[in-house]
Amino acid sequence: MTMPTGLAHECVSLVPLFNQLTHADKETIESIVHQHHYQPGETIFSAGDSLDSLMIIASGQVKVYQLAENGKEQLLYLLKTGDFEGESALFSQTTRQSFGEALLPTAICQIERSDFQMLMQQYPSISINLLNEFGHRLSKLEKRTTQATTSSIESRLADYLVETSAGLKETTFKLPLKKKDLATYLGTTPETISRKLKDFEDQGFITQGGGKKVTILDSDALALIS
Amino acid sequence: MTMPTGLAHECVSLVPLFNQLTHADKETIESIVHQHHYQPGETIFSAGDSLDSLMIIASGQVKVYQLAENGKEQLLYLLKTGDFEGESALFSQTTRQSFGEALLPTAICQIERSDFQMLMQQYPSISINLLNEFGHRLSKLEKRTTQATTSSIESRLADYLVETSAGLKETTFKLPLKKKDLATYLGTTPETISRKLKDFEDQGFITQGGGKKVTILDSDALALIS
DNA sequence: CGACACTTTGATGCGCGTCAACCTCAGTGG
DNA sequence: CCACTGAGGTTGACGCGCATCAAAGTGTCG
Repeated sequence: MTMPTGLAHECVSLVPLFNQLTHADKETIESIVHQHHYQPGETIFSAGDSLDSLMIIASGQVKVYQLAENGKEQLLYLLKTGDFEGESALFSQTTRQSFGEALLPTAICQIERSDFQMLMQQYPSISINLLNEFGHRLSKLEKRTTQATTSSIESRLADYLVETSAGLKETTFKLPLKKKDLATYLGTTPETISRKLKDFEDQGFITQGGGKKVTILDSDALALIS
Repeated sequence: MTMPTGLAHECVSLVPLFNQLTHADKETIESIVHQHHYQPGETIFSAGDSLDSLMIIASGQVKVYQLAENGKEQLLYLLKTGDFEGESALFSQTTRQSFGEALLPTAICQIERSDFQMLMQQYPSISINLLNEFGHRLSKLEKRTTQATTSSIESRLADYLVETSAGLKETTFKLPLKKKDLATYLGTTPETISRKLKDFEDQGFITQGGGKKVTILDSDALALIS
């Protein structure tokens, strides 16, 4: 399944994970990655799959979500180019607990568990980079959990708009998710998102254009919503 | 602040983090830890503090929580002997985002950021152990977030009871938290906890004894609550 | 034994999920 | 080029779960 394209090179050079390595080191890594391509809507992995490789997004976009017992979907992460996914742990778990689905045409590089563990032994900087990334994810998840259990939907949506805008450094932007997915991300329903956005518009905090476009007019007011 | 007790030894030998090290290695680590003691109710660290050391619980119990903007408390972790806390990242963050409070008389060993990073360079197994731990925390948090946004309080409480019972390998046990803290852990209020526990009792799933004691009668029924 | 924190119980209200109908729009085939 | 279709989005009506407020009960530690 390994292909003779430049994609392996992209994977390795793109990812912050391998930042500190020399060119030669990166080449040895390139030789052990495997590649796959996925179409929008295609499932990349499912809960229950055995977890035997680290996946790196070479291009495209992947949504990672869990299903609750009642069948409800919870969007956990949205992975973009350069992000990676190893179920938070190529270490502890052996079975996946979440689903991955391509939202765009997506190319993925995989490194086998054993190969990756060898790499970590050989290049300690990889572990440090991984710890960094895990630390960030943990902090963000802690904040999300706190928000999910203590704040209103209104507040969570406002916060999401402000953060997304800040992340893109644009006050006008297109929502990166379908409302349905945004709803599961925030732990609510599309209907409620619709209503709250309308409320925000009525209060003059935002304006909505066609095609999921949003303009933030008063981010301070949004940030103050409790 | 370093003290000549055997506590430093305990810290290092207790923690899974340092499992694979030789006795000699552990002794060098013991020489660089600092120690502190705290009384129940005492605050160990606060949000906004600078984050410059890894903390290991030598004995006692610590609750780690965040405050939402509306002032509500969210219990994130309950740390027991052998657990550690470095705000999920001695790496990325420089400022703490959570609070730590001793619930029992508690002894804590600290390792300075720079010392710890040196240790990780020297002993790669420490990084691997850390990655393991972070992986576990991430998985658990992902599950909690999913539950928080998709399931009812009833379901979350039922799940908590089952998991706690399974963790202790006892069907009769004392709740390790005050109802007030349990409430913030599950993202609800003490009143609701009271009522739901009564419901469970009425339905014959559990019985309640004095002093936070609970006996699980039908864990299957509890697990089925959606 | 008194004071204070925790817990329980009841009454009330509101946020948001649910269900259903309608609207919009992009893609498809005639 | 336009009607057809189906998915995503919007809007309204309604009800339930749980937070909130208040007050009485219980435990615990000095």
